[in-house]
Amino acid sequence: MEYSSKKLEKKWQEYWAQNGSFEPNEDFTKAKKYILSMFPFPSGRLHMGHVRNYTISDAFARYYRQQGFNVLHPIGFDSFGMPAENAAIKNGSHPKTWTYSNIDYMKGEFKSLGFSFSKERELATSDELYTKFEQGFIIDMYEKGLLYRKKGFLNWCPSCQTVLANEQVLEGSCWRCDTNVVKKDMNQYYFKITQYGDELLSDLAKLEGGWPKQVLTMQENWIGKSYGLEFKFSFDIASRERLNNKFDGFEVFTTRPDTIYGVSYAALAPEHEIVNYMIENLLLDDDTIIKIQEMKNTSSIDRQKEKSGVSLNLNVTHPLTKKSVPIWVANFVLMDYGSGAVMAVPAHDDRDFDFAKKYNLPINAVIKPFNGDLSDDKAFTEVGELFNSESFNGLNSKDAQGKIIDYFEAQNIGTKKTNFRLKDWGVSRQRYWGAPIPFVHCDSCGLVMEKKENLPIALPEDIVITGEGNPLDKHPTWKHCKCPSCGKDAVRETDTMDTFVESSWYFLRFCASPKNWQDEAFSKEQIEYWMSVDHYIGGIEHAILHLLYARFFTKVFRDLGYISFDEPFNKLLTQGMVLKDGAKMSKSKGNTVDPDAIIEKYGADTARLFILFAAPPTQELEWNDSAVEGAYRFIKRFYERSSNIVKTDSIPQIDHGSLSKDEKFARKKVYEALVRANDVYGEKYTFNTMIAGVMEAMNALNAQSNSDVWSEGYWILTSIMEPVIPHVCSEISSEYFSLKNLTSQRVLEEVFVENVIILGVSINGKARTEIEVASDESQENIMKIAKESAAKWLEGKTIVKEIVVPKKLVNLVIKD
RNA sequence: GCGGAUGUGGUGAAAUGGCAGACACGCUAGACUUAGGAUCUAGUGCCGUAAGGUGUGGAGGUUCAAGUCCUCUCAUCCGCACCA
Repeated sequence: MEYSSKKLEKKWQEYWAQNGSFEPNEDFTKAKKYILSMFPFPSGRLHMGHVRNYTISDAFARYYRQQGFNVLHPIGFDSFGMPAENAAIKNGSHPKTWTYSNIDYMKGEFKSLGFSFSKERELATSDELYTKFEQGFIIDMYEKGLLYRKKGFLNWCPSCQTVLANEQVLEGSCWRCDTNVVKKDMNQYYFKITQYGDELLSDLAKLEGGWPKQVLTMQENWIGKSYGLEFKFSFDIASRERLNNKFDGFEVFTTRPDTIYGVSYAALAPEHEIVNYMIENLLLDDDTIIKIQEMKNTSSIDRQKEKSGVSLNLNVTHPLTKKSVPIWVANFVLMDYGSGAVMAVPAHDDRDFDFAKKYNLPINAVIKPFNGDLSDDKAFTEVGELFNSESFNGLNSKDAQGKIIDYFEAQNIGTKKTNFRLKDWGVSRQRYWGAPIPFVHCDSCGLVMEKKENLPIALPEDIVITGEGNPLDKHPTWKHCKCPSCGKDAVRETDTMDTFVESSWYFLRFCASPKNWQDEAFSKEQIEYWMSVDHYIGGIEHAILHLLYARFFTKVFRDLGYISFDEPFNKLLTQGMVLKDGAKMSKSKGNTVDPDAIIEKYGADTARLFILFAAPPTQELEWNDSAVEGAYRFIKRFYERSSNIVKTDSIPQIDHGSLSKDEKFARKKVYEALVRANDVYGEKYTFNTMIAGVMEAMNALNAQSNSDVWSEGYWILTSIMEPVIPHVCSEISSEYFSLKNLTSQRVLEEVFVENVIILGVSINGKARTEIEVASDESQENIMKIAKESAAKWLEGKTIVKEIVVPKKLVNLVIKD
């Protein structure tokens, strides 16, 4: 029996396709499992990261099917997005053609890897049917006030010619093409995710235990809730007059109200409205205006290099001391956090300190260490004792925070305030290959929603993509339409949606029964049955963006009445990266391994086995060609040694007592592997140790020759391994067991009972020797035997303590 | 700076506080072969001929017993970051 991965894998892939083996059924009384992997972008070919991702989810799905669960294990394609347009620019292909031919190819790859995805539920987010329901949800959200349009400074990627969400700007550069991002003032649509800031934060508690701690922390930091004091600085009379009485002051936010008496200046962001007013009305000299313009035009990265600023020659009054405080513009003040203005306390804040040093501003200390002295050359930012703070002198700075906020509130000059780092989600993109935003601009009615019965607003196919500007805007006819409200000539919105919108609800769409796909996005009954996702598997790179947006959409859909739960993903497993030669596989580094080539050479089972065996799923996986060979050899042996099995339709009944030592040992190893397997799928996810257990069992089986033990061993081992290497296990199982063993297996406790056990003997905690005793031997006798066998180390010593750890070891504590 | 994680053989990695290195890769030797990048057998943490010693980034501590628990510390990786 020669192992041929090609023949055998093709056979089973056809069998599964013909039998619809992986379709969930619609009996909602059955226990269910929803196993989901993050769906791929149809880039053209799967990479090893995908293979790892789907191998893990497939193992879960197959395991739970064996255990009798109704399993939903769907796949789709996150198919809108810029690479399709980039390919269009590069090779003149149409984004749609490019996308769907990639999808076809990748579906073939899924099949050749033996992934047990539901075929009927496959979808692509660029399907018009998907767009239709998504646009419907957008309209719902607009009606709820969760979507709005406003002008603002946006992150603009000059290379992609589009707006980016804050989340898509990494270190000042575009997340896709790495171009330096600039600020641009334009209209944009926003989701009001900040309205859910508190809930997105507090519900993280519900995910504890199910989600990796790291991801929870990342989301927590991203939401960035902080508490503090908000109050108003009022201009003095001279300043007010200089500003033509247009402004009487500005709000600031601080998390350190305890340092209020140390304020020595205040700073505005270069984009602050007061600064803009002064520039527009020429209230500043040319030199100052030039400096401010320079600050505005500097990218956020460069701004971090050195602090700079200019004085505005304005003054405000300190709210408590009534002293005059000068106003500066500073490049480190961010317009989009808080109010775009800060009080500055150089003595107790590193940034304020650097700035004060550079421009020779006063440094007024008001907090001192409990012991020791203040240093002159850096800010003291720790907890200490207040001084120079009038009635608050002597307080612990931590306690002073609340007391000072209370004082401001009592005097009616400030309020306690919660601030979020999270900002509203800008969702419009000036691109072609995305879901059109279903709005119309009408001269009479303004911004009007499209009627739901007109959905989907589909993309035109006859477009020219050059990379310059928005192809939809340039299309000769597409944007011209009638106003849905008054019927007059109007113009369609030509912006399309951020592709993260599609991935924010695809897991709900999968719950819908395909027979109703045309009529509804999903039904509440189906959603209630399948959700939440039991295991969600994907890359850590989505820890913030996708997972936060998906949580947001879930809460919005709940408030729209479509669903009735709070969180979409019960358990999240973030897989580690696939490395080669210590670095992440990437085309630019030239260290990629092509999954198709591995399948061609060794077969899908080998690829799957190696991936699950080489490292636990959450850790990085180092690709190793010779270890892949090793996986292949194991499968080959596993297949060839199956000739030791005697054909049977039920697990052989074995009289354990009558077996030889080797036979007993083999059975023990087999059942140990079974126990391990159940642990792995249940909670630990350490497939590597489960596979090691199976290998040990194989080694033990091979050391004996009882055909019943062989048969029983394979009955169990092929069942355990089917989720990992489904093709070869199905082949063996159908050949010898009529596929009857691919179900949950019972653990026989009798094989773990030993009549003789080996105990380690240690002296002073150091392993010295071993003894063999009857398993029911008395402690007394064990100790006697142990002392005899360790006699040579005990000579001339006194035993001060004797410890027997049942079934493990004996420890003797001695001294001279 | 803040937060999270990880440090164990030549390599990937195992170890409910109980004989560290399971399992695998690699390597060494042998067997079978015309041949071996196939297969099988044996060995393989380090030092040492051996007895033995030593060993989980480092330093302390708790314990009969520590890779595992506690304190400090070093290194690497990841995320966020002028967030007031």
